[in-house]
Amino acid sequence: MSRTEFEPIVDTTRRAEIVGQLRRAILTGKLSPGQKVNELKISKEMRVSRAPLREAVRELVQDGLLTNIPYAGAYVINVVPKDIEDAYALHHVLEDFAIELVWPLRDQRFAAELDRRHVQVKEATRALDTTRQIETALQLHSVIYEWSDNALLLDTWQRLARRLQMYFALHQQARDEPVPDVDMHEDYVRLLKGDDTAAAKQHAREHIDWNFAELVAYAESLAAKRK
Amino acid sequence: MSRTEFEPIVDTTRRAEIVGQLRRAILTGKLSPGQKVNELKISKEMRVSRAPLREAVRELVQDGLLTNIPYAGAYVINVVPKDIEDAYALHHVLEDFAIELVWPLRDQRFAAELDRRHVQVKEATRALDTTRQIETALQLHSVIYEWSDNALLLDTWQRLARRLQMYFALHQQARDEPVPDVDMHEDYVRLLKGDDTAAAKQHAREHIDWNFAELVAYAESLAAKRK
DNA sequence: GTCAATCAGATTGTCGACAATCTAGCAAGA
DNA sequence: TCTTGCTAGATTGTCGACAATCTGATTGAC
Repeated sequence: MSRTEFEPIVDTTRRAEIVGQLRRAILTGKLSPGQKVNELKISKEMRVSRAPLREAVRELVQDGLLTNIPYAGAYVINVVPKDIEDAYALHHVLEDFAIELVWPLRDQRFAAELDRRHVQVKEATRALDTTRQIETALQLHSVIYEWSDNALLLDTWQRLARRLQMYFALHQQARDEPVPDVDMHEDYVRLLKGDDTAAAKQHAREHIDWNFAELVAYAESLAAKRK
Repeated sequence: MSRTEFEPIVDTTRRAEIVGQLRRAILTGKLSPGQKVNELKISKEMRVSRAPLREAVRELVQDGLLTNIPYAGAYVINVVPKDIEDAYALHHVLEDFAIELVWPLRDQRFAAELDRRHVQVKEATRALDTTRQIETALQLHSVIYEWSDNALLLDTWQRLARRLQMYFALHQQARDEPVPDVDMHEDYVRLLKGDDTAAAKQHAREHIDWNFAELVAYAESLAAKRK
């Protein structure tokens, strides 16, 4: 029996590529909230016909990153403070649930994966690459969802994570000061590897709340500017 | 100032219509789990070109009702016991959260809406319309999510509800005995209108578990048959 | 007989063009 | 000046056809 395991072949359709590009554009702020997604313009820029682009837009609409008004177009979602509050409230609940599920399933590979992604966060932080820092931080948080052995929970988290990534990205983009290089995740990782469930949950809660207020304040300024 | 408020015009594109038809077909079992969705065949039956059909398929893929394999096609998702367990576990968590959020927001309109939808469930039950019974029961459960004032939670619930609707529909379709006409929701509605949060949560938990075991048993038989 | 190469059929992915719809601007009338 | 109706332009929705890819059967060599 062969011991090597092969990765599935990547979906190599234009649509998938387009989805990736559009998502990245939204999450990095290249497409701002409220902005219209002009099919003809973008399809020309991407050297692609409108069919796969439109299918990609459908996916992102279902993803919640775009909204669609028939015969009017697709728009990048707007961000209001309430959205961020809602996302954080749900995040608390899901994180609690994930920790509960993952607790008896932890093994050495779980701990190794935590460390691996933690390193990536620290690398991005040291490199002052804020976009990547946000991305890797969310990937670190994803570990408990991936290991919780609940496909639906993982799916729900990934949807939420994309929203959070957008909020963070907008926030970082707005403030010009460099990202703080203190390591926020040392305790998070340590407690997840430890034996105290309650402490892990409690710390996760606080960790999530860390820059919540700042984020809401940003959204408020955005809303004020729009008006 | 005018006092009348008008409803937004319904989106009337073929795509939206197709999404509705396909979703209904899946949720009522007209398209069985694992079955392939042949674009050409269906588009001919619907007298529609493949473009809007494909866009509709993209939406349902994102919805989790279909899976897509590039250059191979879209398939109705398979149901295995683990899926149902996962869905119920998440349902518990969300229901708890929704009750918590909705508790201080309840008013007379909330109670009225609960009653209204409860009546619809009872009507469907009396009419022995199992499909509609499933639909109305889930709509009754939706009330707390709609009133919890958290758009993301509502969205998450609606995705979960569609999965549950599919599971229920498959189950009902498989067993030939008529649906029980006892009213399972009397206590549910009463407790949601009452003053005891803990009791409401506890009952919701039990209510959700009501036919969980039966559903899992069905999924197991399905899995066995497939093998 | 077994296995690999090849080929035909079917199905999905993509394209360019046309139809339906919306929006902004202008003109006519009260 | 405000409202209404019209028009032109732009944009989205839909269509039919072609290209790329997969699947299964057939063929041929060994």
